[in-house]
Amino acid sequence: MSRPAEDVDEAVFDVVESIPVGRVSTYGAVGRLVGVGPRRVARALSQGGAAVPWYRVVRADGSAAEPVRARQLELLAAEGVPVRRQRVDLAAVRWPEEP
DNA sequence: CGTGTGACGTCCA
DNA sequence: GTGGACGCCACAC
Repeated sequence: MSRPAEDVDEAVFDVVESIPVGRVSTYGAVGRLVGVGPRRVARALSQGGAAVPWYRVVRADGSAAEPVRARQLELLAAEGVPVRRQRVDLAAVRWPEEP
């Protein structure tokens, strides 16, 4: 039961757009909500991420992706997201909240 | 059709 | 905390 690639991208973008301001999610978390692997999420953002707040998606450990590392941390800090030595404090801003 | 690569994640030393 | 191995999925060659 697979959906067209466009639908997957749409679902990914939809979830990313629904991340509240000041909050941050991860590739894995988004992937689980959409029903795809984290690499599929990264792939979707790398091509069409310009239309969504891609910078609110970071790695599972709170670090940012290499190609956009500085840029992403800067944007997050500008939104009031607590960043500690190039890493987002996921314990404080992770979304959705996963116990 | 095998191989390499990438905005990832989990496990283990 | 750091680093290596493996798994995963989609895609270019």
